[in-house]
Amino acid sequence: MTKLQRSFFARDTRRVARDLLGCRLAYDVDGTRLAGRIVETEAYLGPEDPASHARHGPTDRARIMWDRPGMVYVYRIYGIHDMLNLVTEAKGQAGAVLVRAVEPLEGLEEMRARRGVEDDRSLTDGPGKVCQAFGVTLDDRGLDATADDAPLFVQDGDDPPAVEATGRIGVVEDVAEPRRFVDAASPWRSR
DNA sequence: GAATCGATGGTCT
DNA sequence: GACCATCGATTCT
Repeated sequence: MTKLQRSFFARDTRRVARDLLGCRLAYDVDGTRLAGRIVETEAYLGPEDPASHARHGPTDRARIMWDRPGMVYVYRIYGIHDMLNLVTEAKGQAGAVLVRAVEPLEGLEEMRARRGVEDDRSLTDGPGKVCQAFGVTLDDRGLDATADDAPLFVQDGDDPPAVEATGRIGVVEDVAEPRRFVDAASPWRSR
């Protein structure tokens, strides 16, 4: 398994979102590795995408979407939940992929402790849950997931899953093109 | 199983 | 001052 390099993220956001399915998200905290297989993503494009944080140009919050591909973009929604995104497209062009759900693979005990739920099914089957289980917070904004010493990174997968494409979740006025990608067979997809 | 609703704070106009 | 790329508890069918 090899770590995804910057060139992987420096592509069309929809392509990256699709190709991330089946890949392995890893996060090293306190000497422990947490890892999960990505099973659900959403693509958020540049200023032309009405649902993207980039729609109002490079504001303080969204500026990182124009930064180098592979950067970590975390934001808080509804005052409670943090969302993990990976920046895409060449530097200077805005784009990011939201990691919506993973299948937990390593560090299950730590995830259970952080999530405080009994059913493993609800450990990481939603974007807020993924962040809570992994311990990803706003403080992780600006990490470079392609750096050699990055605590958060992605490894390629060996089994590209059957992909289902749908409209994005929670988006009020979405575009016609489907920009949510799900591993059709995974029980860990969000509900 | 589906629908409803409150919690809670960073960000932008 | 309003708006959210959500979750979980509660309240129905």
